[in-house]
Amino acid sequence: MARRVKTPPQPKSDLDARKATILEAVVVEHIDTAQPVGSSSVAQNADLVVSPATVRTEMVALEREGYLAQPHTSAGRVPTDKGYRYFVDHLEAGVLGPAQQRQIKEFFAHVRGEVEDVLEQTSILLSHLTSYTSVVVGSGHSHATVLSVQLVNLDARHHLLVTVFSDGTVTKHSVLASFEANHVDVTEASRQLNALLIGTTLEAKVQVPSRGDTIAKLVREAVSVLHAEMPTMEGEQVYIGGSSKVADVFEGVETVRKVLGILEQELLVVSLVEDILDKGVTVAIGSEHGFEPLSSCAVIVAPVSLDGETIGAVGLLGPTRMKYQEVMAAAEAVSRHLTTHFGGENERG
Amino acid sequence: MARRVKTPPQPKSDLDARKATILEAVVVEHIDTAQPVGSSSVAQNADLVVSPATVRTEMVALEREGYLAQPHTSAGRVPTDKGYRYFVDHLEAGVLGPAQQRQIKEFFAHVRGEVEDVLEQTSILLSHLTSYTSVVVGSGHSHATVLSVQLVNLDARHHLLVTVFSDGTVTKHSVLASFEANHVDVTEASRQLNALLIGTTLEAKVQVPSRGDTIAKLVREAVSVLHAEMPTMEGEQVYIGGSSKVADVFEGVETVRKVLGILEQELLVVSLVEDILDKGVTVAIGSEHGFEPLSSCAVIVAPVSLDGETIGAVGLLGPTRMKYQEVMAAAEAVSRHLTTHFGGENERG
DNA sequence: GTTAGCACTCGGTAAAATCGAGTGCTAACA
DNA sequence: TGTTAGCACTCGATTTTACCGAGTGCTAAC
Repeated sequence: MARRVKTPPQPKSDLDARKATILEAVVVEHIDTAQPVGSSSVAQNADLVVSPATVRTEMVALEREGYLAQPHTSAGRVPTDKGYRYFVDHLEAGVLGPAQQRQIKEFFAHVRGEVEDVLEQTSILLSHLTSYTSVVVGSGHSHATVLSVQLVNLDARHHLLVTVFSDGTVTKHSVLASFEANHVDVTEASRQLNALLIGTTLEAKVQVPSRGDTIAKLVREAVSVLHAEMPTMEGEQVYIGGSSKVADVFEGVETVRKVLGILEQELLVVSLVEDILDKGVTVAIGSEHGFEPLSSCAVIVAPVSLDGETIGAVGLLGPTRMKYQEVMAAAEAVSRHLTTHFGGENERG
Repeated sequence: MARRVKTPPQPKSDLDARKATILEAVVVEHIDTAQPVGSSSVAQNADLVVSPATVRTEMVALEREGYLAQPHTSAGRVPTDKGYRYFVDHLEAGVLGPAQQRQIKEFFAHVRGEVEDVLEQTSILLSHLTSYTSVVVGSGHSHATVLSVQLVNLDARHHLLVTVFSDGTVTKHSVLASFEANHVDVTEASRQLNALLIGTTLEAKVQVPSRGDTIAKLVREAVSVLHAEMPTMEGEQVYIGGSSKVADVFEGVETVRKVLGILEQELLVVSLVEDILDKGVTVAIGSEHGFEPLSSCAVIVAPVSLDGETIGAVGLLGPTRMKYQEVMAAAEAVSRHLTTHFGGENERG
């Protein structure tokens, strides 16, 4: 029974040393074996010099306090979400294996291509590193300013509006005009659009010409297309790596199906990751993220930042009995490398 | 029953009417139930007025000829790949259910956005329509000509090369220069690049300026980046819809894992689809596509064309016992709608 | 507070029994 | 000659039973 006289802030999540050791042993073994853990195997733990009987007594207490659960009488104990939470909160930072470190170094030394490509490949790297499904999220560019706009005409009425933003993203939008316009008009409209939009963010309202000529109409059309697409164009990018790992790592076809179904809805995944990030947490276990369909999952996230601002995140999705230490270390390392990779880009060269 | 008197090329895959009926009945029932099919249930088939004993005799023959197989003695028969092949070859075109037709109409009436978005959404549509995993492939733009090139400078040494092609695709490439360039240089380089590249295809060699000034260097750098990226930039797009269906539709975690793993390798999927397409086939059953890991799958493809040229394809992936008629009808309908959707775009407006 | 001892529980596994769908064969039949 | 009813037989799937043993909770002694 834990004393908690002097720690009113923490509700009660304080366990005495022995309970903590036992809980940890149960978690570790269960993560390893996926089986309920019995008192005797815990008692064999080196850090513990008590008999199984004592362990049992403690386990009863841990169960009463909600850290452990018993699938059925006469089975060993299994950690609850709360048990995992305690475990994770008291986990000292893990250190990556040399092989993995090398793999990461290697990757970032050789990776090349546009941001999008790097993020996509990173998601694959992460899933290889950890054997779990990874999620890499690149934030939208709502704060980015327009560097260049260009209207390219495909034919008399079809034009393509290509916009380059300060964060290096490029968007394209079809502009379908109800009137014909020739190359000269389009070029001029392009020029005016540049004058109008360069340096602005997408949120900014701009003063469009109200004239009735072809060029002004083109400009208005283009601006409206750009603004109309704005909400959807927050441009969140999601890259999911190793979805096949879902089948390895979860048991039960039903669970696999459910998780895959969720991963398909990328918007959902983004908001999940961002929710967790917003809470300032790095691990969400079971029902902690409040997303019922994934209540048998744990999600580990690490932010990727640039100039102190969060520009994305990497995440890993696994069962609640996932290898937290390893995976957290990997997520942390990769997010750090990503941060310096993008941060360094502006300095180098 | 199809008569095909005038087609000697077919080696022997000719079955008399009764065998064909029996084979068909077996296939239909096995697709429906996933169970081996016995002689008695076949004999109940309306088109057949024979006893189970007769059916059995015929089944023995069909097995000897390779159309059916027996999982074990005293079990019913299961179609082989060859059996499915016969079935598919003699399948009259199916007609889509009204609900599905409406769904497709609805979709194409309201879908909007760039080609990429349409293709992605189409892949989702297809997987909803069919309950199988769908693959939508958009071909590369190797024949497309350059409509516009623009070099945008991010900072002194970082530039972004944005290229617009005649097929409406837009690419971006980072250009990292070893020297500094100001805005004016970049603008001028951009102008020269346009002069140089507009109207050319990526395959075409262009005459780059050999001068040593900043602008010429920028131009050379940009052109080389563009050409260097060419091979990878064939720009095949792949959209996979409903990967979660894999878990529904295949039995056995191992199979699910394998198929998911393959779907992750998008290049593989593209080449698979294109291989099948090249053979001029619309259905590849089991080992027919020669891709061993998917030997328990059937793939249905339908080309999407524009101006008589194939610009992409839609595909559906399922177990060999998939609902061929329905799915082929859906694939065909969607590919047709896609074709007119893109084809019509140039006219409308 | 700890622990040895012990009766008890109950899921998992294996062996045994059973079931029945489906077969192949044969002999009779049209 | 092709078809069919009859029948013995096969063999996977399902159910039943038995059993084992890991693990528990409790109690009494240390």
